[in-house]
Amino acid sequence: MRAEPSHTDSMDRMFTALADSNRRAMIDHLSGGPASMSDLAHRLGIALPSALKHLAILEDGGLIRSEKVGRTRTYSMASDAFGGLEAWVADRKARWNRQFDRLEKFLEGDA
Amino acid sequence: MRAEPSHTDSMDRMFTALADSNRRAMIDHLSGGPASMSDLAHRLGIALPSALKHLAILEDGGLIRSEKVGRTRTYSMASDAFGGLEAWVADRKARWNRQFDRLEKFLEGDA
DNA sequence: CTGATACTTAGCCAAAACGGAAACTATTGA
DNA sequence: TCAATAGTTTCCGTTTTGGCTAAGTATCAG
Repeated sequence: MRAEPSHTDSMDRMFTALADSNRRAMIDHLSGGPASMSDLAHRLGIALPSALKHLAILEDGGLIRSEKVGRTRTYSMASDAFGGLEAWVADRKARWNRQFDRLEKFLEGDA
Repeated sequence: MRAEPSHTDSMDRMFTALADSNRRAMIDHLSGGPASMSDLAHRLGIALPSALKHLAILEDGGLIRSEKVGRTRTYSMASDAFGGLEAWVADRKARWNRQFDRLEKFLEGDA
């Protein structure tokens, strides 16, 4: 089984994307609605190239998506941005809880 | 409001801890039950000092805990290992969904 | 056509991350 | 007490980040 293995490339890209506070701040902004690249860069007080790099990492991690119309690129949350994350957590919680189920069964079974 | 700000130190430590595949593999092992340090190091095929560093980062991120009895240190999942993570996700999903609520209200309200 | 605007690319730098070897400190077991 | 075991600390080398400036490229507004 193991629906969401920890070593998968996509998992790695997702967690790596979330591991920087500027990138999480970008997600905070985008979860309130779409925004352009320069808008996001300005809010964080970082230069455009830095912002671009962060946004590329977030997009690579499947958390956001972007579309370029004319000369401005607009970013927004990906449709299932947190699906992989939630599945990963659910998986580990389930395995951890099974621990206690087994212990419980052992304690009431014999002793 | 904003229950789980993205910039918090504790959030940063948690996400940073999860951003490495070896550390996530350690969580995979520990979610199946407690283990000693050398055990975890051996399973991952890394040296003890490296394992120690990873485990310290996971512990600092609040994901695992450890207890030393005699000369062996045993690691296990923290009681509320994923609480902060789930709260963070819930927060952002809520904000994102409010987007669509507003849009919906706008569309049916006037036009 | 020309200038301003909005992003992109290339290249550079300092700091942090990951990994290991070697040496040191506790415990345990003969 | 001596030797093996299980962690821990130090220190070092390589790679990866995160940030920037400078120099493109592609629209848009006159």
